[in-house]
Amino acid sequence: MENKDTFVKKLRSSGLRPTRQRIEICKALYDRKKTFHFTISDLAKILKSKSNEKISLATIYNTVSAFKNRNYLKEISINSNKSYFDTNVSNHHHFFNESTDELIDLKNEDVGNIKLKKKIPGKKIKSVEVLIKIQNNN
Amino acid sequence: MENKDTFVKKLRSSGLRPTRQRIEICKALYDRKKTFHFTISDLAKILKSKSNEKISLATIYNTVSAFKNRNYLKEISINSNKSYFDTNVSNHHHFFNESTDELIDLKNEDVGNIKLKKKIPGKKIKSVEVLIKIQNNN
DNA sequence: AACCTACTTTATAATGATTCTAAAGTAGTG
DNA sequence: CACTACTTTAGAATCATTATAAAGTAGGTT
Ligand SMILES: [Mn+2]
Ligand SMILES: [Mn+2]
Ligand SMILES: [Zn+2]
Ligand SMILES: [Zn+2]
Repeated sequence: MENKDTFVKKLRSSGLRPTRQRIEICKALYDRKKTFHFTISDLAKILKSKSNEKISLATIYNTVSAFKNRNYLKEISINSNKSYFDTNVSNHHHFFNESTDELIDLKNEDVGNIKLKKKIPGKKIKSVEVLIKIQNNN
Repeated sequence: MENKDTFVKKLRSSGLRPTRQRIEICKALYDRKKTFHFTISDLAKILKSKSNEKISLATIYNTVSAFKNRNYLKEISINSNKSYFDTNVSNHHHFFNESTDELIDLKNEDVGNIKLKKKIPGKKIKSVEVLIKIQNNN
């Protein structure tokens, strides 16, 4: 159970005022044991049910975007319908269960080290990530 | 230079009538030496400039979707803005140049074999693909 | 060739996610 | 308390994509 103060400090330290709305969103996102993968509409539903305050959709978008810019969230592209976000901002790999639209973190050890054998002159590598699509056995 | 007849056969063999529009789209997509990565708007521009016939945007969407269903095209998710399609339908890995929004195929040999060390009971693996994001050196 | 019918194309409207606008509200400072 | 920059919000706007439904066409049949 993270303390509200933790979130207030985190927000202040990155130049974001700790508003009611942002703190509610922090609780929804970071007061968890496991990392959390979500879409905007997932988050909106959670906030509606778990929180007393009404938070507008615009604020949810604004806040998620601010958190992404500050590297508190990472965006994951799985398909073109909607955007997934991830509270695990480290470089890591994923399963995506196409039967349930669920994203699951893989530990880096679960995927052997990836040895890239190709040079790309004039370019720098920003990330190397593996996406493993899975389906339920029928 | 692929022959129009090739496309007619390809279309017929998958239950698609070889219409003017579909043949034009085949030419734009498959009459190439290298595999081709594109968005719908890329393709629409190409068809407008290279082809005499006017093809409606609805038909472009319909045809790309039909080709994807028949495994003549593969969809690649890079970011949530727009969908990329790929004439290379095999399982393969990509560079994505964030400076130019360009997708580049990697040969499977360029990325070592990926050894997945995790079991997922009740699930089957559909694909394992690596996405390497790169940027131009500033 | 004329005919039939299922498949296609197309213009246009609808949808849905995301972003923008501009007005009202609030946090932090003095 | 007063001030101002930052924030929230409802609602409009945008943009990619999908749906609708009417007109056109391919490919078979008489
Ligand atoms: Mn799609
Ligand atoms: Mn986005
Ligand atoms: Zn993750
Ligand atoms: Zn490719």
